[in-house]
Amino acid sequence: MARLPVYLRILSEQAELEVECISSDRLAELCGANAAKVRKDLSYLGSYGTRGVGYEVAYLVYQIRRELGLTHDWPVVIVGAGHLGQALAGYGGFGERGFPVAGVVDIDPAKVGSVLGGVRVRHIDELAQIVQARRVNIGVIATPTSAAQEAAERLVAVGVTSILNFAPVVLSVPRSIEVRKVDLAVELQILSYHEQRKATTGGLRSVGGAAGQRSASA
Amino acid sequence: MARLPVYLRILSEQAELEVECISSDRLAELCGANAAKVRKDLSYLGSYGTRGVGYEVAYLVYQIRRELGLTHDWPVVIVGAGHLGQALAGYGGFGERGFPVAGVVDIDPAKVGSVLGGVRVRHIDELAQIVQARRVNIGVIATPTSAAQEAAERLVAVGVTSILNFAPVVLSVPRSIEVRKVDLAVELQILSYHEQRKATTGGLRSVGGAAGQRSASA
DNA sequence: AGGCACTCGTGCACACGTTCACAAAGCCCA
DNA sequence: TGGGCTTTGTGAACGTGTGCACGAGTGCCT
Ligand SMILES: NC(=O)c1ccc[n+]([C@@H]2O[C@H](COP(=O)([O-])OP(=O)(O)OC[C@H]3O[C@@H](n4cnc5c(N)ncnc54)[C@H](O)[C@@H]3O)[C@@H](O)[C@H]2O)c1
Ligand SMILES: NC(=O)c1ccc[n+]([C@@H]2O[C@H](COP(=O)([O-])OP(=O)(O)OC[C@H]3O[C@@H](n4cnc5c(N)ncnc54)[C@H](O)[C@@H]3O)[C@@H](O)[C@H]2O)c1
Repeated sequence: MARLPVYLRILSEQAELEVECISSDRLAELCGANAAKVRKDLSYLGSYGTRGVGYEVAYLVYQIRRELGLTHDWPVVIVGAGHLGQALAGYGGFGERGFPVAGVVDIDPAKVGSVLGGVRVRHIDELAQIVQARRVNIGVIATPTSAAQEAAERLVAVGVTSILNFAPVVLSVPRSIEVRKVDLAVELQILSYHEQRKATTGGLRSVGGAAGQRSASA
Repeated sequence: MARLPVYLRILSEQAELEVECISSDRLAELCGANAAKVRKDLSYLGSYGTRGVGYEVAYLVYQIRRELGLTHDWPVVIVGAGHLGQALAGYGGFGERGFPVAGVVDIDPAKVGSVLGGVRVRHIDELAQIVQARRVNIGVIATPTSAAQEAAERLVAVGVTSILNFAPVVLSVPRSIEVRKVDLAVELQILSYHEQRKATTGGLRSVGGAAGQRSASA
């Protein structure tokens, strides 16, 4: 399930707040969802909470991490050291969450050699070496749109089996490769769609509580 | 529908390639989907293709743009001029697609005054002014996680009604505000989930064609 | 003009995800 | 020990989204 990471984050926060036990109700409130949904999701893990009490936070965190394969680090390699690649490389949040940046590569000699967030940018020809040395399974594409397909092919060729793609194109890769796309323009267009509907329909503004934060992915 | 933006992008590309007419089959192939689904989505626009021929690309582009509210520009304001905010501001793709950056604001005096992608960073106290002057409806949050809720409240206070949030927190805002979240760590965790499943199940590698690129959002 | 090949539009069945509602199960306290 | 309160786990209804299959309309070729 795609909601597991969200639960994990919230539970980790709660753990840091020294909360030892949490009910499905509270958890649902924290992630803006239905309590029954939360319980069903968690029961899918074969996990167990205690009736009348709730779930033990630490144990749940452990179970979800195990299910998500977060028992060990997954180094990632970033292809494209432009604006976005630099932001990603310089972002500490990934390493903290178990996704250290094993390397950043670029095709532009001018970019090669500069240091980003503690990682030196290397030439794309060294991709195979990086992937093999660090046993990288996950690649991130942050190249211009026109180079994304080529980048994907290079990643697949050196053995990467999962790709996170920021370029707004549908990549053509073998079925066995898992691809996820993050397309910011699409997100903005969905927002503009809602803005437009608000504008055309006589705008009635309800002031409700907090709930329901659509995230991207299917 | 959240697929409309994808169709729009592909149709725009086709238009540039001087393709005048396209069948639902071809369109489905280009975006890795089912032909029937494409037809159903398009019929939702009340749109019309011609039987035996296909859809007129230019007309379809116009219709989708109208449905998405892309008949005019939607200026956006970016809150937080850090790594991510800089990458976003410096990215020309948004302006091209109808989302010009009306302004970038930050709370850090050291950041204020610097120029990002042709836009000068201004102090967050000028937020109201920017939003009102340019009639901004869409705000982008690129602040640290701890400041995201505050940023959201400021945006709502000055009249922004749609928010694109990059911070990994569930924002608490009035119901009338449309929030979309982009959480890269979640994307990576979903990839690691699949990697882990590949590793535990005896890895059988089918080599299929291209189809199905899950994107984020619900 | 007629036939044929093609493609849209859509009714229908199915599968999935969501939500409700309730019984079983545990805790606490008298 | 037993009753009441709380919360889980899950069966069943519901709604939505997906995919198939086929009728209907269109263009082209003979
Ligand atoms: N910057 C953003 O905020 C942003 C937002 C949304 C989407 N995107 C998308 O992300 C991608 C990257 O954006 P950006 O702003 O970082 O672009 P950029 O032009 O700043 O950087 C692209 C980098 O990729 C490198 N590159 C080009 N071809 C390459 C190849 N074949 N192999 C390896 N590296 C190669 C270039 O040398 C450059 O350093 C684009 O597809 C863009 O559409 C970016
Ligand atoms: N950089 C990335 O690649 C990346 C990736 C995934 C998620 N994110 C998320 O995006 C957000 C920003 O990341 P970043 O790397 O750009 O962080 P950053 O620290 O580089 O930048 C944050 C900026 O926000 C400003 N800021 C702080 N408080 C503010 C406030 N109250 N109002 C306005 N501005 C304020 C800071 O001065 C700073 O300039 C974070 O929540 C992070 O988790 C970033």
